[in-house]
This record gives sequence, C-alpha cells and structure tokens, in this order.
Amino acid sequence: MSQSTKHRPGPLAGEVRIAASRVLRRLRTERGEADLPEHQFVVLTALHKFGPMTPGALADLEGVKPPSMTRTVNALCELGFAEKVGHEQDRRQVLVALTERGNEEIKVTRRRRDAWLTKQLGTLTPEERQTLAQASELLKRIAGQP
Amino acid sequence: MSQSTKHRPGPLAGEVRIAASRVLRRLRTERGEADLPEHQFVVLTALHKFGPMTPGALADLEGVKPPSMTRTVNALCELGFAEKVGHEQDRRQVLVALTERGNEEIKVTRRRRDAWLTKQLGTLTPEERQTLAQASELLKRIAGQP
DNA sequence: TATTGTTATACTCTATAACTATA
DNA sequence: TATAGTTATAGAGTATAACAATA
Repeated sequence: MSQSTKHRPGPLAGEVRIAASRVLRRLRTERGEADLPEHQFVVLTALHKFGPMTPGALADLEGVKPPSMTRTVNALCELGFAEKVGHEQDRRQVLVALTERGNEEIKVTRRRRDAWLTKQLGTLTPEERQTLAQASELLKRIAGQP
Repeated sequence: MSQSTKHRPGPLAGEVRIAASRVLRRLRTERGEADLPEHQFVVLTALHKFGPMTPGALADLEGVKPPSMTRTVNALCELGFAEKVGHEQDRRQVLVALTERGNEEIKVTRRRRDAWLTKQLGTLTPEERQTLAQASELLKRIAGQP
C-alpha cells in the first residue's frame, strides 16, 4: 500500500484502529495479577478526574446500566478504595468518593501498567517520541473528553 | 506539563495509553448491534491472518484457556463463519478454518466499525493525518506482530 | 504416559424487571 | 407521578477440574 493511500481517512482509520488495539492488548498482557479488574479501575480514575459522582452518573459515563455500577461501586467500597456519602440536598442520591487508599491504588497501578510501554518508548528516537506525543493529542481530540 | 516532559518515555507512556484507550472506547461505542462480540470477531481475524489453526493455538494467541476457546469456536461454527476440519496426521487435533461467509463478515464489520473514525480523520489536516500514520507504524512496531 | 480437545461446574460481569425511598 | 438507587434473577464469557480419544 502506498504512503499516500495510508494518509487518506479511510485506510488510515484501519491503521489507527489496529495500532491502538495492539498496544492496548500488550498493555493488558502486562497487567499484574494484583491489578484491579479493568471496570473497577476505570471507575477509580473517573472519580479521580471528576471528583465525587453519583452511581447513576458513573453508569452513564462508563456505558453500563445502574445495577452493574452498584455492584462495581460496592466492590470498590469493600476494598476501601471508595466510599459512599449521602447527598445533602437530595436524599435519594448517593455520592461516591475516592479514598486516600483509592488514590494511592491509581498511582501504583498506572506505574505498573506503564512500565512495559515506558521501556519500549525508550528505544525510540526523540523525534519518534515527538511524533507519538503529537499523535496522542490528535487522538484525544478526535475521541473527545471521556 | 511542558512539551519536553511529555516527550520523555515515562510521561509519554501515560499519554499514549490514554489516547489509545479513548479511541478504542469510542470505536466500541460506535459498534453496531449486529456486530459479533469482540472475542468472536478477533478469532475470525486471526484465522484470516494466519489461516486454519487448532483451538489450542487460538487459545494461546488470544490469551484464554482451551475450554473458553472451544465455546467461542463452536459459536462461530454454528453461525457459519468458521468450520472444523480434522487434522490429517494427528487425529487428536482439530483445525478451525474461516468460511467464505466468515471472510465476508470480517470485511463488513471492519467497514462499519471504521466509519466513525474515518469521519473524524477527515476533519484533520493532511499533515496531522501523516503524523497519525507515522505514529501508527511506530505503535505497531512497539507492540510486535500479534 | 503425554497431549489435544471437550464436558461439567462455578464465578464474574452484565442486563432487565421489580422494589424502596425520596422528590 | 417521577427519579435515584438497590435487589432479584437470568444470560454471557471465562476458569479449573475431570474425562475421552489419540499419540
């Protein structure tokens, strides 16, 4: 396939999808036995990023139904990584907040997961790393905030 | 965070991981109702790429245990996307092969999944697309073949 | 005896439907 | 009556252990 072909949006889409899939697959492979399940970990990172949220808002954000999020939140609470706080105005609602232990867990897990990728990136030239930094910005822009 | 900081392997690893995660999450969101479950689809693509394989080899490749792969392969066979063929030399083994319908399914699914990403890439400049093309190559190199 | 694949069984995560408490 | 969250129950997908067939 020619270079110019790969720069057209259609063919490039396949290239980007494959590249992203393979990197994430490798990152998953490098996942430690002690790591939290992914669906629990992403809730911790959401709480870290947006602050305390209701289970309903977390369910919407993660694209699961409320009963599933109830389970996930309960598991995180039992592990001591999150806690439920009553909403002050609306007593139907519950706010889920990150605990100090949860915050620490995020940091440790990220370090462990990124170890392999960091090593690989170290084998690239500074120019290649710059290309990846720019590409990361573009991809995040395309994908939107969440 | 400064530009130079992001170009160091450690911080860059986080950026790359986040960017890849978000793009794949959006792609999953855009997934059609008619699409095969991911674990079935990746088996079809493996058969497309490597040709007929045993269930055991597929299990190793996808990182699941043999009983799980038996289930997945059976589902694909019932859908008519794959078929089992007896091994000629070693009659303990079974070869799983892609059918013509399975081949067609791969093409259709890929087109559907990449539609959203293609549209997003169309909003970028040619230079930005070139950056993404180069980055895709780098990421595939880092991640290795599978 | 070792290997390949399957069956039996249990656990996890998800969903839909029904229920409780509050607005 | 509507909304937020939970509980009850069922459906996928995966794993471990035990089994059958073949080498």
